[in-house]
Amino acid sequence: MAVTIKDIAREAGVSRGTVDRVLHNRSGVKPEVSQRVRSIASEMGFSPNRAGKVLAARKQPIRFGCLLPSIGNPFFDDLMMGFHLAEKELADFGVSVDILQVKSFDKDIHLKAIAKMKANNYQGLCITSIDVPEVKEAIDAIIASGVPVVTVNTDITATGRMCYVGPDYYHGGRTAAGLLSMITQQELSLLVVTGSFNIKGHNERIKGFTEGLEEHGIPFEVVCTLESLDDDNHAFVMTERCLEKNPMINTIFIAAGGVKGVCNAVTDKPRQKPIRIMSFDDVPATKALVKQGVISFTLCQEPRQQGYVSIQKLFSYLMSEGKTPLEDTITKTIIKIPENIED
Amino acid sequence: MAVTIKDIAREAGVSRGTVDRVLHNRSGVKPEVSQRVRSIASEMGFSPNRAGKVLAARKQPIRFGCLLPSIGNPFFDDLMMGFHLAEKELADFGVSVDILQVKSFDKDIHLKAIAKMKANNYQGLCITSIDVPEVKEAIDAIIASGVPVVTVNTDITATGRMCYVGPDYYHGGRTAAGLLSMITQQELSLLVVTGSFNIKGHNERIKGFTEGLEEHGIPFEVVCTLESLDDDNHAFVMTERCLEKNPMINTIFIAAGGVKGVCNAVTDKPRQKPIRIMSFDDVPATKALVKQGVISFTLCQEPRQQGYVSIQKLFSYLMSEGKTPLEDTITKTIIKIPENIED
DNA sequence: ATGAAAGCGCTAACAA
DNA sequence: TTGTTAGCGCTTTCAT
Repeated sequence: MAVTIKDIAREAGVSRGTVDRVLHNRSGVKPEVSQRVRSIASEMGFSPNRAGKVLAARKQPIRFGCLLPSIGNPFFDDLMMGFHLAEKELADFGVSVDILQVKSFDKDIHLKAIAKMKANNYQGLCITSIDVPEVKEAIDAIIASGVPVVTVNTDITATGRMCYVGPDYYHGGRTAAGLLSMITQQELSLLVVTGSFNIKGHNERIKGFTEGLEEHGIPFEVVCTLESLDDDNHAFVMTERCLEKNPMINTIFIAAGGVKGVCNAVTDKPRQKPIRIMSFDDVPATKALVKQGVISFTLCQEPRQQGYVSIQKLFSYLMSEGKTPLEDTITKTIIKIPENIED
Repeated sequence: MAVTIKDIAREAGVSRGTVDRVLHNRSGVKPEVSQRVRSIASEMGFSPNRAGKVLAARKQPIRFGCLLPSIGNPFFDDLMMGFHLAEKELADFGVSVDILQVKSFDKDIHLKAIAKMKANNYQGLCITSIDVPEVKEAIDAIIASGVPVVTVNTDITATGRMCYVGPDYYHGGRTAAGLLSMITQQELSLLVVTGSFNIKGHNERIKGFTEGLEEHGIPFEVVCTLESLDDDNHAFVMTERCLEKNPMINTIFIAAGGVKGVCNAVTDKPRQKPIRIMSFDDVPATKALVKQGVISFTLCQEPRQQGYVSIQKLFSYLMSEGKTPLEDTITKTIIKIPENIED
């Protein structure tokens, strides 16, 4: 049987109330008593019981807030499913999860959203945002007020965030190169499509990819690199123009959104030789294209897991009063081909 | 705020004790009262609170038993990690997990083990065993006594098991074929290595593989099929002999254990042309061989997830008193190549 | 057949 | 500064 505050109280010769005060660093305990209780607690290996805590705290339910740049981006649907799954599992423990969705990566929009979340006094935050100084400051201000923050999907470095839950973008790019090197050894004339030159994750994928190709000794030339802005129409136009100008292109590496637009530009016209396409993630449009064989493979990052794990981490953190390992969770790079795209 | 037994009691004009009796089908309640309470409960959408349940039940902790044919088989290490992770997460709720390990797939050993588990009066069981009538009977007897059983990793069909948690073996085989078809179009002279002709999962992998090849129009011939008995030494000898007799073999499909033995037989002698090897799972030996490039790719099945999920399912089941969706969980087919083998 | 009460581990409000 | 008490949702025991 695990040790309880009652055990500690008995052992220390004080009341349970005093133990509770000590364990929560509340004022009003004589330093020597506090010291003794503390040492006894750690000596006995005390760890608070979640069920007890939850039950006692039922009048002040736990609320978590999540910020996602998900409007118009179906990628985040799976991630939100993860949020909701965790919320459902923790419902009995008084946990509820609010999701604040914004559109795009505009700095002011994000700052406003973060201010809004702060005003809501959540007990914990999951944030997918942009890695710029103003956002960092805003987040650190929240953390300073004692609210734990988890960065999801995209890290915001050098803040006091509790941990990061998401993929290793560079690793994703390298895996693409590794798989491609198994499929073909021919010289690659590459079109690289990124989402935005300003988004670190996209750049890292590209870097991982090209460095991986070099390591495998695959000869390649990046004929052209363009921004899709995660927009299919824009991607379509840019890709079409690029392919027309550069008929030698035989391979397309899509590091972000706009997948459907790129693929449409490829399939719209008959090609002498097929163009091999790689992509990331598996939004419905991408799934369909993989199944049709238009895309050779797509590399996924367990978005559902990302949502689920971040909420669970926040909860664990609160339950253990910060005495929790704050390790990052790096999600796997999942290779999907037609056969396992529906897994 | 969720509805509690207190609410129901008030609404029905009875005491909480009576509500509890009704909800647990215990005797000693007038049928009409029972009926009323029951309908009010479902009307109000009552769902018992886990924290409350757990706390009240603390004197009779929850014990789960797990049977695994894991002795001498490192594959199950990850699965056991999943068991332990779930146990750790549920420790506050009084859950403990016992693992009974046996060696091999011998029927009598399994029957004896199952009898042992039954004698231990666990509140729930996770079982990886063999799909034969005697085992089925033994399991159904346990289920009849009211203990929920989850089949893990290998299903035991046509029993009253609550659900199956594990891979789709056929699907794994097909995925291997799909990936292989991307890598090569040359005619395959195949050596197929299975673990045992008597294990359904292995046979299904092979079937999925060959049917997948046909669908992709890859010409192939199965030159030889042999049993490794999941033993490296045995696999080594058999493979060596087979390769000597059949020098045209250019591809090896390993559907089960003995991976290291097969690979050693391949690498021991210099070959005119390289032999392509595919395998399943990622035990340490396999991981190393993938990284060395001896194995082209290996297909994994989330063993850790299997262990974790099965325990969580049992717990959910007990907590909700059987009013839980009893859906199977089919784990993903995860493609691993050198780049992502350590994920 | 049913109600009342105690207690699981913890927190918070109130007393002292 | 510290102890006492009530109560979170549920189960169990005892009393009626």
